[in-house]
Amino acid sequence: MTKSAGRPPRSDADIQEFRAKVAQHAMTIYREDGFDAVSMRRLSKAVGCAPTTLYAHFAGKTEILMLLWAEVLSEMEEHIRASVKGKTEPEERLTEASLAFVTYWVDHPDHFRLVFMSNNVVKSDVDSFVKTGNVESGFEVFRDLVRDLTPEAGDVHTKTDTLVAGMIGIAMCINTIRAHPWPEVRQMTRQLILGIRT
Amino acid sequence: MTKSAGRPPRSDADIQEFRAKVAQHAMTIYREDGFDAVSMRRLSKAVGCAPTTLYAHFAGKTEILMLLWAEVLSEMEEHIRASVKGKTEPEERLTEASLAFVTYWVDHPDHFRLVFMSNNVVKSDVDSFVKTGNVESGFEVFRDLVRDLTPEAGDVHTKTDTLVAGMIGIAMCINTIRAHPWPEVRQMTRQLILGIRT
DNA sequence: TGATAAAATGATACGCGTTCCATAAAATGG
DNA sequence: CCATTTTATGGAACGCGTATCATTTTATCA
Repeated sequence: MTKSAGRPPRSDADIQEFRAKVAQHAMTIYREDGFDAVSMRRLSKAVGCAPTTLYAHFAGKTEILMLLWAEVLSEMEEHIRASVKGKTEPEERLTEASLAFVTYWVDHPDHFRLVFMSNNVVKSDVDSFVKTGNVESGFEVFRDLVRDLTPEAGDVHTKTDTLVAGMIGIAMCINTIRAHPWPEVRQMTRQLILGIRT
Repeated sequence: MTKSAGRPPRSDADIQEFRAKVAQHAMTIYREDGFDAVSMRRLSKAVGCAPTTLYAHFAGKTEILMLLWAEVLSEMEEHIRASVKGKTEPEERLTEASLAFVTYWVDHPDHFRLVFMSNNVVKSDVDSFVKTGNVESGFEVFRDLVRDLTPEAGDVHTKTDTLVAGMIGIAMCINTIRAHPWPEVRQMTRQLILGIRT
């Protein structure tokens, strides 16, 4: 990496500062006017640059939206942790946490859309975000709960991932297929957990 | 409804003919060039009208995409029926059908995207489609299988809907969160079914 | 102190979904 | 047959995500 002529890349501090500024404005727009309002043009106007400039700093819109995911996910994680506070029995803890998880996404359809529906399945920009550990830390909560509930049974991985995928499915179905007479969230979540305990 | 002056509405035959023509062209484009290629402009060009004319016949793009859902869903339904052909034991039938369901969506990400990810959560244009019975008939397959498996246990509704939502969740997670080390489809599906049997 | 090379920026353009509105077409009433 | 009334059509435009590419900025080297 020998130095050469030409303008040097921005410092890490500058990069982080710009990204933070974009994240802040994106979050403001999202909170104030919702998901649809977060457009590259409007965002660039708020930041004070041309729309195309954003593409020099981010791979695309999804990478910017991922900045918002982090906030939403941490908010959800706190919601879950609060729901199990004071509960000591493993089964009750898992049930409460699961209900909190599903309820959170059902009560916040915009957040659900932001996190789960704003990418193109094939392109799957989610990957880089998953690799940052944000998602895995969310999984860990349930992994621990599952382990506590069934300490002797094997394959905690399968149980945990099936539970999480199932909960996401419940939230998604209730959010998107509104005309179907879905059972109560509690009932479905409890039914889902039944399979984890065995 | 007394007759009055003015151009009369198109006959039902004309309406149906036009919709069929649109559906046919949309399906051709989708099959040949994929989901992204199905745009109002390109579709209108294929049909031979202006893009705006489509809006006189359909509420929006989603209503046109629903014409494709029907085909995909019936294809999937046949896939499921084939998977249980010859199987007589209730548990094996439910397992095979469930595996076929999840596998279908995992093997056809474009179809999954078309059916489950092409609408805006909030607007939820899915409703009218659900009400036509296309979805409900898909549920009935699993409802019957669940009833056969647990004839004495109650709440077939909760069991069935939890199973279907869970399967959709599994397919969605595998399709969209590729970086996560998901267990095998079979393992997750079997784990999910465990909760239905009890 | 230029000349040079690399990085940052933004004007332009493409196709997208969708809405608005002016126009054309087609039936009935006089 | 013409005027009227209703339906059907499509041109123009808005904001969208994004790619291309010329331009401007900024640091280094001779």
